[in-house]
Amino acid sequence: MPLATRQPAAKAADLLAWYDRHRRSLPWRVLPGERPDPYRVWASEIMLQQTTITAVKPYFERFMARFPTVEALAAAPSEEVMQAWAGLGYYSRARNLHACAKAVTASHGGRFPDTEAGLRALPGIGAYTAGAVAAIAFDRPAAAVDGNVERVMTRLFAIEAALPGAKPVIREHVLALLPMARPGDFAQALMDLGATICTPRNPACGICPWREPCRARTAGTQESYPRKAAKKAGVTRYGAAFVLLREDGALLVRTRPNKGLLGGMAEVPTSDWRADYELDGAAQDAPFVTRWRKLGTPVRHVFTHFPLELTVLVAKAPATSQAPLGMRFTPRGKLRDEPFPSLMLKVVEAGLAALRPPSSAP
DNA sequence: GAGGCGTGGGA
DNA sequence: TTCCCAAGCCT
Repeated sequence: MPLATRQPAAKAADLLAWYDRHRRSLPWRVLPGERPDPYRVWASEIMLQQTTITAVKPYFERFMARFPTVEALAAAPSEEVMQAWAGLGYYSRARNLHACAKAVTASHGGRFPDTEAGLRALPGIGAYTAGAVAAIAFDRPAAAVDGNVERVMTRLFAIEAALPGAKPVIREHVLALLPMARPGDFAQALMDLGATICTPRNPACGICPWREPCRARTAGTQESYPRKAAKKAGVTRYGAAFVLLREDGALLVRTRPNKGLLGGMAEVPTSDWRADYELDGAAQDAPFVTRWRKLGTPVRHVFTHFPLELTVLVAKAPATSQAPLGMRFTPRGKLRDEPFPSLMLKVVEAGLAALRPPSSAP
């Protein structure tokens, strides 16, 4: 074999040596030699699904202070759990998290299963999270293949197959590299490498512990991995949102159905959200017959699969008003307790600002 | 297997 | 502005 084409094999030891020097300090990560709390590991992994570390940190701290144990979480009312999650997104995670805590408490004596298969059977725990918790919390030799690991592996081995089809191949590569010792550190090291060195754009190949064995780096094509099909943009939907403020300061709100978009979260009443929504007839969709004032600037929000434009309509109601069926007037002082998603925070803020008496210039 | 499912930040 | 995303799961 010609020397020029030979490439050294990637070794777990090189990655672990790098990890020992550059591991990140994170709120859910323990010091070397310490035994992690599976509850904290699990909760952090759920929060980190498709969510940045920056966004998760404050939520994690608050969540752990509010629900210090899996039993405490299991015993909490679901509204409280949803409120603690409000703003983090992907709310089915919170519903499944709560269901998982109840299952662990009721059926496993408050102990998380210490195997991938056992974990995988719990709600909200898929292939990645089962591997991550098994490896990190219990030091099991499990593969935790997330987006970081997919990127590292497709570059390291120049895997041409596109995601998600390439997942099984990637997983095999990870398993082949898994060290006998420190599988938990290996899992975290792989993710740290992907997050800090093997980044999507401008990867720092020059200081990568695997720069020698990396096939993409050798070819200079690292940024073209992983291969994946471009996703199509969604069609903008439109609708009307109704901010009704009672004279005593209470706001008319309701809770969305438990399934689907923003399931189980709070909202002000709105029309349907449709691509062909006709704003002229918005009053027909109002929860209350009154004189609605239409705000000029709509609230814009972008979901994963479609952009949304909600036109806000505002009105005041007499202090004696009763809420329509399925709705409630929440007092001003209790608004913070409502599990409003970010979209609704924008709507409520815009509506209340318009209803406030005009103030003199700042 | 492809689509539903949030949000805020960086290039 | 616009795009892409960031430690995925469920159906």
